[in-house]
Amino acid sequence: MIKSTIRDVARMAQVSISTVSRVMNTPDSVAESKRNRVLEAIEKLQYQPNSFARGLIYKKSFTLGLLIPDIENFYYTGIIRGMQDACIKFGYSLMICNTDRDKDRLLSYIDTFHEKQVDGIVFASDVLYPEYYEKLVRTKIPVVLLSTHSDEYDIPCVEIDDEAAAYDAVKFLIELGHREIGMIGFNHDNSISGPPRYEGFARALTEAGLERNVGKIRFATHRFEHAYDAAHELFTDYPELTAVFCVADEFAMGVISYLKDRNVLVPGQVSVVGFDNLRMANMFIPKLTTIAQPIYELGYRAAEKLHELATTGNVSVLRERMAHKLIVRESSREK
Amino acid sequence: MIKSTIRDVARMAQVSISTVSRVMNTPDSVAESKRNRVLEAIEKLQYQPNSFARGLIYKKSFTLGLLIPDIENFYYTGIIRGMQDACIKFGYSLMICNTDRDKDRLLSYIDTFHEKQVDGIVFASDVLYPEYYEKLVRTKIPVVLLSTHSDEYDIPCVEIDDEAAAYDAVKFLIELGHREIGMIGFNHDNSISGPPRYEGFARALTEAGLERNVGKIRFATHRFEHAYDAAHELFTDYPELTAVFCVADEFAMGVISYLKDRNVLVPGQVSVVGFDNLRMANMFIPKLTTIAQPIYELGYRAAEKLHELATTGNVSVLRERMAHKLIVRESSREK
DNA sequence: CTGAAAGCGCTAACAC
DNA sequence: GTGTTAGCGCTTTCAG
Repeated sequence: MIKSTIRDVARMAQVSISTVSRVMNTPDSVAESKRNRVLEAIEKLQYQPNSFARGLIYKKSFTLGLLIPDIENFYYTGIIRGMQDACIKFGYSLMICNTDRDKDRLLSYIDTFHEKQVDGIVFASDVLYPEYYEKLVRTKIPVVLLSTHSDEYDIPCVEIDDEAAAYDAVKFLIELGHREIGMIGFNHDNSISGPPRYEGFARALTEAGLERNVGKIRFATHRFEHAYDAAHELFTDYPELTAVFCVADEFAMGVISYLKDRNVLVPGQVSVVGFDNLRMANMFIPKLTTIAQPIYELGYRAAEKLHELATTGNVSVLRERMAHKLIVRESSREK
Repeated sequence: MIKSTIRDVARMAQVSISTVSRVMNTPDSVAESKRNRVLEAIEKLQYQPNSFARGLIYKKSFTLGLLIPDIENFYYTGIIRGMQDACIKFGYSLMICNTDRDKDRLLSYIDTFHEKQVDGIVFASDVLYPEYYEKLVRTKIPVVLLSTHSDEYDIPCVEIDDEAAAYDAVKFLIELGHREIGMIGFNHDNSISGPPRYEGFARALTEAGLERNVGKIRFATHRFEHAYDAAHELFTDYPELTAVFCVADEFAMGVISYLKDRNVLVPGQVSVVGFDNLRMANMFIPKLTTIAQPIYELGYRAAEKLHELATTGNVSVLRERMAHKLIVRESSREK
């Protein structure tokens, strides 16, 4: 009933434990006859080397940790798929920790990572507060930031160009002929992409001589319902709006849902552009026009970068940017 | 730069390593003055006991494994949240493995679990094929099935009553006055909930003298797009339908999307009932009438059960059923 | 090519 | 109360 050990295998194959170890690690250094006997014993005993013992020696756990703020968000779910594939490529396991945007939980997951000695951590949890940074540094575990970055610390990161992406979205709306454009954004104080996306919005507007719109913005906090409420505020204050740029697909859905409840047609009367291109963007009615992030690739790349960092001690490019792309579907129309 | 060990702490605190070990495990058995010195050293060195060494001794990893088929599905995402909370309660870490419905990947994740010696596995990956079962058994790791069960093997499971849930959904449609009712289901051969949900559908129909409908069914495989296509087939063959029961919210969205493209009003002309009550059900337009599964609780309960199994060696109830509930929203209407 | 033995960091008897 | 020591299962010199 007990897990078999290298000793059991050695005994059954009539060899020493070193020989067994060798067939597991450098099979060519063992005479064929013995090797076969060992292999047979391994098969018969369903032997699996004990990863604790190995970890003790190698000082590596062959697992990576991932910190995300909200697993019930297709954005992070796509990240996970990318990371998991990269992990398989490199032979890592992945330990996914969902903080639910709870600070204490995040901190305690870092402890877990430290204790379990993960070989690296991908931090995809928005702003890297000093408190998080300090704790992360003290563990001495390599860290890569995903869809976030730090101005103060030199931590490798992979992300998109939020300012440019937002600019593209708003410019598209302008080219469609819209003149009264609003925005549903992320709060500037506890999100990393909030400010740059706002700046992209403002720049596109300004370049087109539409500065009067730059204040037509309301903020929401991640969820559909908040965006619904924010849309209500936005349209109450600015009923003239014919288009709104949303910094998340979920916000776009909230806005469209609000408009629908007010019998305003999308895209008939109001155009809505989202951000992320989640799987849902294509399922919603109407299908969302949106800025596509290379979500899967972002996750994949973060793991690659972390592997590079954990293996070589540093990375070739510190801050990496991946390309975004506007996807035109049904929620936008010419004015 | 190297992680500090129990020896470093002992040296700094001028005590033996056993004393350090004691303050970590049975603090009361150490004199206060020494204890304080040790605590201080621990803090100063940022000491974290090495979990490999501990695992070697305890033969426990304090982590649970979870096998899911599709992380880009809010169903599993909700399961994860429940499990993660339960894991925190019991002091486990959670290792989430997404198989993407790939057999080889699933098998190789079982190897990983074996090697990492997780203390238990929750298998939420639909049908438990003999091949999976064999492999799982050989690892000797405790297993709990989630939203699936096995007729052949006595493995603990937690799930809902699929037949009854489907029955409730269809009965609701009938009570609304619908007489021509179709269904979008899961294939019967590679899904565990496919058959019982179909049976619930058929029973409700039969009890109401509507046997003529029992064949009005098409199958889809998990995704929105498939359901869209299946809806096309269903309505082409049975244009008389005024209601359709879908065994997943995502299917309901696919159906509604199809209907929308054909200018058929939901719920105006056709009522649609979903299944699961995902977070999205409430965001879609129209909001979905659906059978709510206690998703979070299912995940939470599975972890509790697994803990019970791993700790005591068996479970008090082998097959556990949790309650479902019909939630009426906007996608259904009286005929 | 193969075996003996040291040691990774920690816990748990066992002495004192 | 506290220190010494024997392992947990494995890899890796080091001899032979």
